[in-house]
Amino acid sequence: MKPTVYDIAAEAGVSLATVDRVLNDRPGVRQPTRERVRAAIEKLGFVRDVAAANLAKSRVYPLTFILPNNDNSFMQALRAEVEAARLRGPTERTAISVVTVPAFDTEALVSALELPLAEKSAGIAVVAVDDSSVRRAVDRLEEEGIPVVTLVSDLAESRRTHFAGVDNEAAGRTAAGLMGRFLYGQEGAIAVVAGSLKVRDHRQRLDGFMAGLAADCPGLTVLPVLEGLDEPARVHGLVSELLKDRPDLLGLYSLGAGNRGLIRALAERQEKTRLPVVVHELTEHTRAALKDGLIDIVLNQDAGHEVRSAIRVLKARADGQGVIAAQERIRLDIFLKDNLP
Amino acid sequence: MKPTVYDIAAEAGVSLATVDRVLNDRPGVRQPTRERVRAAIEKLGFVRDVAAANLAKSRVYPLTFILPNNDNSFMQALRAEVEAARLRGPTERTAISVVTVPAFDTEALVSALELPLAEKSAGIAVVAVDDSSVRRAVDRLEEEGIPVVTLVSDLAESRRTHFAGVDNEAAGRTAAGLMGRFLYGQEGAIAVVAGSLKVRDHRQRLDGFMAGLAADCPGLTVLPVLEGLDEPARVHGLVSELLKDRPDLLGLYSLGAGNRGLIRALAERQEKTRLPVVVHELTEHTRAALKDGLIDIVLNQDAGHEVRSAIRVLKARADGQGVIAAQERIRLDIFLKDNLP
DNA sequence: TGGTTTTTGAGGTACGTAAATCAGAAAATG
DNA sequence: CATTTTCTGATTTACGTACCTCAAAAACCA
Repeated sequence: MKPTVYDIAAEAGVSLATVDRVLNDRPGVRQPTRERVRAAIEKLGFVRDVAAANLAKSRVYPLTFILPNNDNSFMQALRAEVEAARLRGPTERTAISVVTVPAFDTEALVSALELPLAEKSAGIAVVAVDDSSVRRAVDRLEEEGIPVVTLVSDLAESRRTHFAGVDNEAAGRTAAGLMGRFLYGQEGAIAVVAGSLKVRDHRQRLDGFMAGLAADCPGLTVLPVLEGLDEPARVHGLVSELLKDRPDLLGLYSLGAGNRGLIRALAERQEKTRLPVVVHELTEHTRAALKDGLIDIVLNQDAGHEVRSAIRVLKARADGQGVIAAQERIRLDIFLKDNLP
Repeated sequence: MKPTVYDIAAEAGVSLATVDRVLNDRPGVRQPTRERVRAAIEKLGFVRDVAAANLAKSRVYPLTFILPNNDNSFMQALRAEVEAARLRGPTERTAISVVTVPAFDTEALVSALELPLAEKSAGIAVVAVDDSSVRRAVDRLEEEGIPVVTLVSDLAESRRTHFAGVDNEAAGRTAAGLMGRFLYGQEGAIAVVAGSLKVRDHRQRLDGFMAGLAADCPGLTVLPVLEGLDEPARVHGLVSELLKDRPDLLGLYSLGAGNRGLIRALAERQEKTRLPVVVHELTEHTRAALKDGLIDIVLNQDAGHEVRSAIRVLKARADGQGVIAAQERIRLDIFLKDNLP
């Protein structure tokens, strides 16, 4: 039988009230008594029944998600997943509020983090913009005891509790590893399309890609990075031109969004020579292009996993509980047309 | 505020006892009254608080895991994960029993499924051997209302509730897709090493691999499959001989266990020509070989995820609850040296 | 109609913990 | 020593549901 608070009280020779005071860090217990209770807890291996405790407290976890208003498929999916989690709230004792802020707007993000709503939360999940003012705002929240989880995009050197997202540098290296193996022994140029190198995840992916290529593929060089601003039309223009100008191109790595434009450009391509293409984020469009053989690999992060993981971590942290680390690692999904879900 | 049983009683104009009888399918309520209560539940959007219900019932989920006594790294890891889950039992209201049976022993497996222990379980997870007698035993349990989840290896055409494992045919196709891209345009032979083609997962991986290769890689042929019985020494012998006899070999796909032997054979290899290698299951050895560049790709299934998913599904089924489908999909992990966890 | 059976209501206890109150004991203070 | 302050114990209520008993009401049958 699992020990209960009654067993602890009996073992320590104190009353239920005292056990409760110790368990919930309430004042009014002398140090020696505290120790006795702690010893009893230790000895009996007592673990508080979180479900019962939450029931007694009528606990709900008010969580705040701060999300950018980006218009690309991935962010849309992310917002949809947060909304789905919000609807599950009653069952999971969460009360999720969503704050949407303009994309890449540091000031707006900081304001959102300073909102009274945020400060009343049991935890905050935020798609971070890597900036010192944001870092300060996050650190302040953590200092006040409000756990912050960065979602999708991390905040370097900050006190945030956890990062629920993929390792973007590893993603870039992986893209390079695949590309290098696809083009084994060949010499020539590869093109990279990014959204904007001002965004941390894109920068990291690029760094990883360059490092991986430099380390393992001496024959391959990278053309100047094209910045498509994650806009399909712009990406289409850039890639069309590229394909026209460089018929000798060996491969293509798109590490940002707006791949709809890239796919269109590929479909319009005249040369029927081989052109390995690696892109990020599985969407309706990239999935279709994968099936059609226009692209070879999609690297993906599962928005649903990220959201659910963020919630689990925040709830656990709010209770001072631990998490199963392996379960909270967000994996880089690698999709070929053969293993699509 | 979330509606409670009291709200339902008030709304339906009946007593708490009647609501309880309806909710828990107890007899003694006339049809019209039942309907009224159901309508009230519907109208107020009542959802039973599972935590409170479990508390009241002092519910524990007695679960049984039936695992083979295979000695390879993957099965060891699987057993370790089940053990870890067993230790988490008190916190998660589960009481996990583990039954170990001789590997590939159909009769032993059927006996285990007929054990009184199994029949008293709230759910059973089993590494299935694909056999009609096993199927019958599983179907019988499902008919008696005991949910069965197949783990790692599925049972075709059976009534099992769920399969917690990867799609092995897709895994084989993926291996072919990668291999084909690595060897683009080349013509020659690829070798396949399996454990035993009597095992369903291995058979499926092979089928997927052959199909993928046939569809996309006209120039590549497959040598007769080597069966290493998942034993490192035997695999070492087979692969050493292969490498000696076929210096023109283009690639190697190992879809079973015992890769320690394969890695040793690769390390001893004399020719320094390129030889792309794809293997299954991330272990201490395959991880090291990946880092050293002896192998290129490791396809993996996460044993921890499989076990935790099986438990979630069984608990949910025991309560007649739904699951988040996307969360329970076991993904095929693709590891290069660049994205190792 | 009377009697039987079925349905319903009322109320209580339990699960394991939180949180509050109040009284009494022990310790610290002057 | 008296007094204040700080601890501790005892007890109660609550959270939302399950499950039990007993009595009352309603429906059914002959």
